[in-house]
Amino acid sequence: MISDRQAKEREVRKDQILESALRVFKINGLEGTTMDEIAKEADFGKATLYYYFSSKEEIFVELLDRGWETIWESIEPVIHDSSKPKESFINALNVIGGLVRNDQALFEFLFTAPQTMPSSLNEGKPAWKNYQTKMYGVFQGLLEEGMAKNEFPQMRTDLLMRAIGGLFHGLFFLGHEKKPMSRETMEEFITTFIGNYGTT
Amino acid sequence: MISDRQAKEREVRKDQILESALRVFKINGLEGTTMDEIAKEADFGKATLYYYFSSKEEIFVELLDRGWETIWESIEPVIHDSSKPKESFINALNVIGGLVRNDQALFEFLFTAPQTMPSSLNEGKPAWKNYQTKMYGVFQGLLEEGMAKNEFPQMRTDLLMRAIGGLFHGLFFLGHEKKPMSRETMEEFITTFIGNYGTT
DNA sequence: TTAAAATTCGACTATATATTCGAAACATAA
DNA sequence: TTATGTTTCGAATATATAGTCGAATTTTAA
Repeated sequence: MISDRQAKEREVRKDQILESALRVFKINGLEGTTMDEIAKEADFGKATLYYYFSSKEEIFVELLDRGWETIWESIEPVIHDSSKPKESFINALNVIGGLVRNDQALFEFLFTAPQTMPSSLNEGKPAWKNYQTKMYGVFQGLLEEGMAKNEFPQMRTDLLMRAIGGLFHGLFFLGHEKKPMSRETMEEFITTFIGNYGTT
Repeated sequence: MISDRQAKEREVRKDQILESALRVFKINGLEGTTMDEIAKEADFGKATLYYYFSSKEEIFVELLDRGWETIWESIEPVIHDSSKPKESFINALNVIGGLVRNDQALFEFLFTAPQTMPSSLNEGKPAWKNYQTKMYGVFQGLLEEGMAKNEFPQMRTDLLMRAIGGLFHGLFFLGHEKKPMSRETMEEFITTFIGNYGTT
């Protein structure tokens, strides 16, 4: 049997391994990362990693699962006032901005890893993919409502989504500057680019 | 000795190998791609690849070098009329849009590979990096001039660069839709987002 | 026609690395 | 204390794959 405290300690160790793995994945990618590196970074023996995770891929996917769950649970509460879609939209973006500011490395990983990942990891519909899909659905829904109320420029929502997604990504992750952007700067940007409709 | 025709044929074979390699890299990334796969895709024996290229990395870097040289040579002619920076800026973006439309797979690779590449490949200042740097320099210069003339929103140019870079990237590469965007759609977008200043 | 040069490739080598094994160390609870 | 369960890890295994070798084939040019 296994006590409550033991279970908690085990979780802590998993967290340590996941954090270390993130650092290494970020530098070397999934294929470029070795279990030896993760083990060294986490200060565990390599075999110990296999005591907690069944494979390198499992570590990778668990990072994504936990991260996207966090994202979803953070935005879910702020998206329900759809009488003001533009406000909800910007609020949700800001919530994500806050998360990013809080742990830039993790969220850069969450937003970029799905692009660079071998497609074999998508088999079996992983949990993170559901959260990601739900999130995009919500944003797109808000755009559609907002557009109907003339709060956004009139355009195909899917394209507008891509534009805003790219904008967001560019603001936070592109370029060499590693300092995260302040909430003020980000609001100014979002407003400048997509928010100055229906108010002028 | 080696005749002109022979040299040309050799170039053709290199091209075939590079094209095949691109297809495989796009699916599996640099580390996830094996020389056997490239060889099979190109319909050559593996040893033949080593007759034309000295390593897997050399193939990868040559794709980047050739691609970025193409990009640079395409925009270089349209950026010199800086009496109208906004026009030059949009022209240059449109030129790149045209390239992307022409070979989406290649240019998605060119714009994303540098992010996912192990940094060891940047040692020795590769040619493609120079072109990339020059290109960003030009865009940033045009933004500064355009901003001075009130043709763009007043913002820190480096941030505006990132926003536009992300926007562009999002428009062309994000999302599941693989059909490239038409010139008209793209112009409409660019104008809507960054071009409607100083004209209203 | 033929010798030299260019090209091709299957089989081999060397190496890196994911994963397993079995034993040791440690913790728990009776 | 001791027996049982949990955690740890170095060493061994199994496998994948980058890169080499030498011989075979094809092309060139005299």
